[in-house]
Amino acid sequence: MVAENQSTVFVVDDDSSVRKSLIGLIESVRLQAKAFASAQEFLDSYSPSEAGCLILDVRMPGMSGLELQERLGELGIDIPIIMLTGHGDVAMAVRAMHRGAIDFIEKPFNDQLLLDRVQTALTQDLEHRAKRSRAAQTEILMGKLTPREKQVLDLIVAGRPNKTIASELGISYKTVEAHRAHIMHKLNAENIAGLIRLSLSA
Amino acid sequence: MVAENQSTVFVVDDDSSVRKSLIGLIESVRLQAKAFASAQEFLDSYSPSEAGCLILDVRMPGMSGLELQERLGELGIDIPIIMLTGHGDVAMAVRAMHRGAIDFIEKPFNDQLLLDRVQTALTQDLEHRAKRSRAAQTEILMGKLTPREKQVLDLIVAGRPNKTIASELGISYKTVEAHRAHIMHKLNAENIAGLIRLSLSA
DNA sequence: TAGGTTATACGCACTACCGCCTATTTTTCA
DNA sequence: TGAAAAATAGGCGGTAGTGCGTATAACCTA
Repeated sequence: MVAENQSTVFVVDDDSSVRKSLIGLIESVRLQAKAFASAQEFLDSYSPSEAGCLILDVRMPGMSGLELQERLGELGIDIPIIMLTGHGDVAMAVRAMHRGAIDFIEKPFNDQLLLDRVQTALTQDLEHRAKRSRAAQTEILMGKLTPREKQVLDLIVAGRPNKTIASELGISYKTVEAHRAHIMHKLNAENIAGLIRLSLSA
Repeated sequence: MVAENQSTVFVVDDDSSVRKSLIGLIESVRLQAKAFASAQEFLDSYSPSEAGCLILDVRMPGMSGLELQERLGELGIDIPIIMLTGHGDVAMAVRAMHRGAIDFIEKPFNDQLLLDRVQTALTQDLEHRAKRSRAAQTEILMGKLTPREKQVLDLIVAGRPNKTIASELGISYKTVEAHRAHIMHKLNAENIAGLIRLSLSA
């Protein structure tokens, strides 16, 4: 596994000493880390294709950690977030968790605990990425179908025989067979079982 | 909708004045409420078939709210929990949320906010119940299959034709057809599409 | 030990699906 | 406006699945 395929732990904190100590901690377990001094700096540099997780200070000048979380949500960017906070605020923690933060940790934090959460976050990110990737693949395949073919596919998945599909759509049995054959080819399905699995996963 | 089919809001708090005010609040929006003075009392009386959600005080003499949450987890009881706490403790809130609490609210709480969360909890519970019920139905059907039939079913879902299944299992093509017919009847499937949908949902 | 269940197997007729070919009309888009 | 794509439809031959009837052997249980 080369560096490009590795997960990165993104650290966003305005306090340079915190950044340095976090980076040191993360690299001590041979993980790749990147630090940013502000939420905006992170937003400007981050590409959703980069796998990893985000360690985020709640209170920062400019855009706060919570605002960054919200912004990422709006942008449709789903990366596991571990919130770091100096002063405990239950309501804020609950809100962040509801919005999808996977953790909310108070400073000063226990190093090992943080590393454990980072591991959990990285694992979750990889799983989500794999899932999204599969969904995207399926969607690409489905996108190749014409409207008529999608219509026929729905009826096939519903278990209707070609004869019934033909009469329901007011077309010939032969045409349904033609559509069906096209669908099978376009979706790379070897048999009906594969076709249905694909449709149901979409 | 008669009372038996209604969701219930279960309140567990050792403070009788809190119990009374919560019950009053809940009943004011025509929801059904039941109060308990201790976690044990709730455990002794609650049956998982009762739909609803749980409002739980974190700090109580005897079993705490968090301990009750854990106990319910061990018992495999999945009911949405709203934690109530007097003193904010971020770590505790995060732990409770990780264990599946859907909310963690500090006293004194805003009435409307709590009612909103209760509504969310009740909705989630109904959804989960519907999902579990479907899963249970499927499992009952699957349980009717003999080991051999399950084996054949797996191969059918994998898309193998009967001929292949026969040679893979070292039995006759005709026997596979017989198993297949039995499977279709036992699972109430009208066609292969339905069969695969059922298998994949299990 | 009798009776039910399970697993096995065959025949026959019918229905459904699959692949490959050709062909016409309509639609879409560059 | 002309080429490409989509939708339509038919033929032919082969493969696969379905329904119904029949039958035997093994096993478990009452």
